[in-house]
Amino acid sequence: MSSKKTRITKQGKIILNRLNYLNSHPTATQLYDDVRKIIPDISLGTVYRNLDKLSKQGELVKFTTGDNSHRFDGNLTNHLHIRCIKCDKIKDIYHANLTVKKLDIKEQTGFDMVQTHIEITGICSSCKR
Amino acid sequence: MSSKKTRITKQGKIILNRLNYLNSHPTATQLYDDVRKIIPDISLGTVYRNLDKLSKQGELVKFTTGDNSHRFDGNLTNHLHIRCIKCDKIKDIYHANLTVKKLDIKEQTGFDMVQTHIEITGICSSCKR
DNA sequence: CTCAGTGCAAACGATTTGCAGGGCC
DNA sequence: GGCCCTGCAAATCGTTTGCACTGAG
Repeated sequence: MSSKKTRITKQGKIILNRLNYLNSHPTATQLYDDVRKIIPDISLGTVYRNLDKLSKQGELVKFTTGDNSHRFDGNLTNHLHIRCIKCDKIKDIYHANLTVKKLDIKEQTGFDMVQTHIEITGICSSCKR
Repeated sequence: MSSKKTRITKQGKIILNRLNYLNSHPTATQLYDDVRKIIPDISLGTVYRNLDKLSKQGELVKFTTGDNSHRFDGNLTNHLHIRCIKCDKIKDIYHANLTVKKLDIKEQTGFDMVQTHIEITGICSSCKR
């Protein structure tokens, strides 16, 4: 099945590199600003198109926060995100012991489970003061 | 601290009523269309303002789905959502055995946890065929 | 040569906001 | 009577898309 013809482009490579380098959870626009330091006349549309493609290829993770913007994450290891409701900063959480059982879900809803996205919200140490 | 003066308005009351009555997870626009059957000349802005206020007061829950639209839920009991990636239908899940420990999180990130929103994605029975 | 990918700009959909008027407390 | 809330419309924000062009295979 599938496997569409796809090219590895200079733009795509750099976008992914910068995302990995930043090691954060930027929005498309933030990443665009960063990438423009390297390719000054790249367009925002290209950034979107590449992010979309790369996430479909599993090279990065695209997710949505409660503040309703898309975020991108080059960190493919299994982890969760906690977002500060004051400043929108996102931190990673590892080893939260957390399991959703596929079978229970199938039984309750008739859905075949694909993926779990968990966003925890909280208040970070700087905003707490 | 706080407790701003706030009025209970006809519009707000009806919006909340309809949301509870619908017992689903509409977007602001969908709810607007529904409420207009009762208050024909209510404005979309008013719907947004009321939803925002009501969610801050804890009368309803506002959340964001992976398809990046805001949804509203009058169901305040503890439950999760599973969304079909084909048709965007959302179903409720109860009793998923799932815990995130506040203390672990505090230790790992310095965040005080406020809320967990979990969205599970999957494929619903109608889209499976 | 072909066709996926690009830059640009316009289009789009969801949400927010400024304003002037209206009506509850 | 004050002021919160409203309807309306314009503005804004993030994202997508149509187009003509470019360049790698």
